[in-house]
Amino acid sequence: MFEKNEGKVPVGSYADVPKRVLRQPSIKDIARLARVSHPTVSRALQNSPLVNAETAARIRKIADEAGYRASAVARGLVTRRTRTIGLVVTTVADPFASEVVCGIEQTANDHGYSVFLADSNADPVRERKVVRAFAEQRVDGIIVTSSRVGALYLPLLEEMMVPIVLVNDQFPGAFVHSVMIANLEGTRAVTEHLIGLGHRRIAYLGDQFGYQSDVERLAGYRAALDAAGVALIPELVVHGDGKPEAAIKAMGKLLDLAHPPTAVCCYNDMSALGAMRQIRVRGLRVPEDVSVAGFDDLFFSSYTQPPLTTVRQPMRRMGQLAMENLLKLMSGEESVAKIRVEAELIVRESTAKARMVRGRGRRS
Amino acid sequence: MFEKNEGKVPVGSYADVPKRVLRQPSIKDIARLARVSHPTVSRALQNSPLVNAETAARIRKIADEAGYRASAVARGLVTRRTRTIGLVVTTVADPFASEVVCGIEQTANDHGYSVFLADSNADPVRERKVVRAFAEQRVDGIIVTSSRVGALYLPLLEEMMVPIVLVNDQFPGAFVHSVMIANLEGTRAVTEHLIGLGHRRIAYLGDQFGYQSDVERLAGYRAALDAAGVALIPELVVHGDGKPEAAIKAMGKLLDLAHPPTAVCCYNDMSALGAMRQIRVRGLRVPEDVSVAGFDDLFFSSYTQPPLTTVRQPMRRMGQLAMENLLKLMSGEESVAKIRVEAELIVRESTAKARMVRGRGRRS
DNA sequence: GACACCGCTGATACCGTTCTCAATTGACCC
DNA sequence: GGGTCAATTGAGAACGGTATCAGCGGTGTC
Repeated sequence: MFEKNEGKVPVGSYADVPKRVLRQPSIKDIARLARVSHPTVSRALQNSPLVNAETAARIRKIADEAGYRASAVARGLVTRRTRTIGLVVTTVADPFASEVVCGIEQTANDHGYSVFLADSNADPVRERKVVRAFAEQRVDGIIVTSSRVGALYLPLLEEMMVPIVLVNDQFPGAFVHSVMIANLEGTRAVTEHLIGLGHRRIAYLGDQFGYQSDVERLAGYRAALDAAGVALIPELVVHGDGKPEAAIKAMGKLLDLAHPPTAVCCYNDMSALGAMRQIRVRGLRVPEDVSVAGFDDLFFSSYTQPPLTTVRQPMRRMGQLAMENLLKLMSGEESVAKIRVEAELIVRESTAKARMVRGRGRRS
Repeated sequence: MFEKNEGKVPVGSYADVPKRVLRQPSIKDIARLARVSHPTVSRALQNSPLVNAETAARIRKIADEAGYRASAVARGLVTRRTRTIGLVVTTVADPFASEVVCGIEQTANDHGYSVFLADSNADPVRERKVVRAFAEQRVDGIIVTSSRVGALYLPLLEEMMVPIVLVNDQFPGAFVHSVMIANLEGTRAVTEHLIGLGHRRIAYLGDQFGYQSDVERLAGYRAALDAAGVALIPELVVHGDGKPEAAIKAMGKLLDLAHPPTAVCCYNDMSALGAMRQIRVRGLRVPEDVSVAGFDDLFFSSYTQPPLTTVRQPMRRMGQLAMENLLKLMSGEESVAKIRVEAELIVRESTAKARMVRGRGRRS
């Protein structure tokens, strides 16, 4: 490859050969090889019309043969645009988040952007580090996915003076640009579906209290009940944390009731997984004894036993939309502030007609 | 914030004010505010002992108040180290990969490294783009996770002259540094477990032909059979692709046999998901009619019905080990070439004693 | 014949850091 | 009083690109 400070080292002084560090060829190395000035090389490689076509072709050939790779670092310094974005996610080890990340990454890549990924783990210390790292890396934009992060940390992001897009953010109104699923319509459709199957004691197994998407999904559930003239029974509304373990406990509470529900509308598929587990542990069957519905349509939902009725979120598409929106913002265009994505009810086998039972005893 | 070219613009010439672009404060801005030279600021912020303690404290205070964030871009240009790594993954939307990514990201972050994430999608065009992008970003190191990528693309990575660590790579010997699960021991333990339950017709439902981890897991299965004096029946070895859909088909083939297996050792949990689905579609039960075992112990494996017997891979830990190894390599230390991680058999309810049936008819 | 213009190229500044080396100061010693 | 030394600081050069502007020969215009 190329030696450091080539040309300034006295020719033939072998003494310092071991000290010379191999480095990637720079634009100046290519210029020397092509016997042109380095700005000409820069122009040639950018396909600038300012450079003679033949010269440009010759330079590109030489650069190619030398294995030249322009330094994004140097370019970023002078252009003040790094063509990188920062992507914050609570954890990638979550099937919802990882699908969204996938959609974002693909779209970014297609447009020549590189993605810095950071897990916040909902840990304030980590969050600060992440923001700091993104600021130092001079990312051109930021996407935050389903953050459970406190309002404290939002101003930090804004300080960076860089466009930000949120995916399913949990704090309404804090940011301008976001991509959101139609939460209310989703759970309303599920609940209507359950009512249509004859269920009247329908439970809602939610996320932690206070998150926006939980509030909206609960509202959808309530809206469907109201519309059907079914009274909402407060003891049938319980909270988990969006993960199976907490849902097991919450479902346990529901089954301990004197009149347990005949159907459960879960905050998400992960909760549904826990709910189904608990139902089985109690010796009951899904859907014969209790119908269960989820939200998200994660990859495993069609493989559960029974396959899970749920609301599909087009996760990759949402990632793509978020990235496309960010691209617009970064190029200075105006763009839609809040993108709302339709939710689609997917009926599988975990929901069935309500049995006309009364006083059904629990087998345990 | 700070204006572009501050100080060179004639004071009071308001005409060009709108043209000035707000930018992040630079080290020189801080130097001006602190009435010191910019190298002194640099030293102060690096906690260099070369600068007077009081001066340093004063400078840090001023920098902090100004919201100064050192530019990793400029630093990277001069130091030739970007403190970034590139992480290639076939797709993050895979529970195994996303867990590994999570482990890597955490460890990287803890050591002040930022992570570029790229999905290759096993697409040669994308792979080339990814490698190119990493080269241009001048990443300090690369981790490739469970790549199914052809041997063509490995030299491209090596060209970058940057340390590389592989996690569960599929082509033996191509790279020096890797973190691997004990594949053989894992499936051997599972198969022994099945033999111990009285099974003799045990199938192996593999990955695509030719991948290293599949070869090793098949070898473990074979080793256990050999050790127990059970003959390997070639028609009981079938191939999927590591995902549920292909496993459904492969399991279908097994169940179509005149003498179907009483147990299936699957390449991974995703395949087991498909296998269990197919078994149920045929009206058979797990584990009463067919025992099923997986590999990986993904998060959903304890929530399947029945919960899945499997081999645990400590995925986050593997990500952590890969990153720690890469950190060593990047700092020029020697390090262990191949790290082998132990596999742990997790017995749940999807495997049970073999029924002493003969000529059992399929209900369909 | 002076001049503008066109197509192309080169010189040079600049981006924001770190690094190298020289300069300054004061203390101390002989 | 001059020299050595340590502690601290500053001047200026890198790093590898892009941007700006000037220069060059040739041609067309008036």
